[in-house]
Order: sequence, then structure tokens, then C-alpha cells
Amino acid sequence: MLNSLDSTDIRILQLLQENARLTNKEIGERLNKTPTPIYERIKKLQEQGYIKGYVAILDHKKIDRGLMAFTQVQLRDHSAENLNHFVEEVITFEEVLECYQMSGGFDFFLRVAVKDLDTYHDFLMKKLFNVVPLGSVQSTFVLKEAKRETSFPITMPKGK
Amino acid sequence: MLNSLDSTDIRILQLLQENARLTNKEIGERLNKTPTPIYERIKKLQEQGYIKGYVAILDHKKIDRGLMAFTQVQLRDHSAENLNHFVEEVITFEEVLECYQMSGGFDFFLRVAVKDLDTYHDFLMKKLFNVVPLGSVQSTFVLKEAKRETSFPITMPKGK
DNA sequence: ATTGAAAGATGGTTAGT
DNA sequence: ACTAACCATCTTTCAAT
Repeated sequence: MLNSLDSTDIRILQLLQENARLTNKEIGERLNKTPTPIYERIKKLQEQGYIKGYVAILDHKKIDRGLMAFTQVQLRDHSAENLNHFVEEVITFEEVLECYQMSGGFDFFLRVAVKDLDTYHDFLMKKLFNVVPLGSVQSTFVLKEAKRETSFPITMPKGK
Repeated sequence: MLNSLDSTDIRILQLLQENARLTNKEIGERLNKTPTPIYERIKKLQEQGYIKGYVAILDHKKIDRGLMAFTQVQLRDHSAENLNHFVEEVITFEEVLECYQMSGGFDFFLRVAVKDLDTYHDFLMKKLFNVVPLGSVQSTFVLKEAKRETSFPITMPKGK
């Protein structure tokens, strides 16, 4: 997959991950190319699914989502049917930004963003606990963000 | 904080969280306004720090970062000095996309993106274990992504 | 795969309501 | 705070290499 990209494509992806508002002209200047090849390459990268989209990153503390929790959930019934039902329900909750099925002891791992502990408590009681019977729920809260990146490092595969 | 925003600002933030490439004209059409007030409002939202930036979202599976791990770390020495030193080092590792200091039993919580289990093993042995003496490290791996959002829901405060 | 040019659309500023 | 009009800049297409 990565082998279908050359170093110019990778540089473009790196730049757009940091700042999606760069113009094709600006990207071209840093890569010593005119806007047209940049335009064509970005179009291709989008069509091939390397770029999934462009989003604005907000300061969650300013929009009443200051409390970030990671919630580890174990279901009581591990049938495929029950697991699927849990997923279908939980991804509809606006408080749940991310939901992963995990290896190890816990079945699911949720990133939950809410205003405060009261709201989190409401979320557990009124939403999460009502989906399916839960075996265990373990919540930890972010005290301090030391790093939060949306961008992945991209390293050239050897031999390119 | 949220109270300094009206419903138009909130709609703009919602739209840009979903698609940062919307033009002022397109946003204006959905909000029944001309591009100019959209432009002015976005400028203000950026200056006030509601919008932290615009980024491209990549498909991590296509760029050799298909394995996502959550790593819970407890240090052996909990002095402020040691905790700070750990943070300073760990945020320089390219594999670490996120690093949080957490409530509860674990000191730190890392989101780590690597190519595969071999690479993760290298990351632990060659990088993480060499920062400071660790008490415990618990790794869980994402088997399946059910939901992954970068956008926060924004709800109007009552009385606006 | 890249350049350069041309056409159309958008961004950003300004003046006016 | 909004509209309308303006110009500079950018996107996108296309012929040519």
C-alpha cells in the first residue's frame, strides 16, 4: 500500500496532516513543484482512500466537553449477537467519540467526552448501563493532556 | 465560554468539525447568510481559540500504522520530577500519538500507533522501557474500530 | 508525470445599510 | 451584524511535452 506512494505523496500527506488549509501553491513551493501536480496527487490520494477527510480541531474545554474519560467495559454475555448489539447502541451516544473492541480482558474501550463528572454519571446511569447487562465497567479520567496528535508519522519504506 | 457563542457560531463549528473544506459560501448557504459574516465569525472563532486548527485525517491502515495500542503505564518512582521527566521523553516518540496523566491506578495512558506487533515490541524494549524505571505496563490492542470521531457534539446552552 | 496558460470560483477587503 | 461589490488569489481543466 505504502509502496504505491513516492516521496512527494508522503510529503503531501505529512503537510496536510499538520495543516489541511495549505493551498496547492504553498505545498508546491515547499516541494519545488507547481500547483497542478499537487492538485492531481491530492485528488488521487483522496480517491485511493489515503485521505479520509478534512476536519477542524476544536478546543474541547471551551465547548463544555472538558472532561475526557476512558471507559473499559466488559459484557456479561459474550455471544456475537450481544456484542454486536452493544456496539450498535453505544456508537449512537453522542458522548462516545471512540469505541474499540479490544484484545485482553476488556471487551470494549470507549473514549467519552462530557462536561463534568455529573454528566458522566448521568451517561453511565441513563445510557451505558441500559444497553445490555455489563460485567464490569472501569472509568479513568484525564487529569492532564501531555500530547494529543491526530497525525500519524509516515516513514518511507526502505528502497524508495 | 459557550455563552459567548450564538447558534450561528455553533452551527459553523459543527459544520467545520465534519468538513473543514467547506467554503464560506457553502456554509453561508446552509445558514442563510452571505460569505462575509461567515468569514468574520470563523476568524473570531480562530482568534478566541475555539478552533485550534485544520487537519487531514488519513487511513492509518494504508500508511503502515495499522496496529493501535493503548498502553497503561505505572512508574516506580512517583516524584514530580520523575513524572515530568517521563512525560518530556515519551512525547518525543513518534509512535505515541497521545499521552495523558490519568486518575486511578495508572499514572499514564498512551495511544500508540505502529505497524505490527514486532514494531510494538521494539517500541517497548528500545524506547518506553528506557525512559525511567516502570512499575507496570499493560498493553491492549485494538481488534476492531467501531467508532472513531474527531468531532465533539456541541449543544446549545439553555436559554439562548 | 509535469508545466504553463486560461477560465471559473473563492477568499478577503472595503464601503454602505 | 449583515449585504454588495471589488480585486487578488486559488482551484481546476486542458494542451503540450
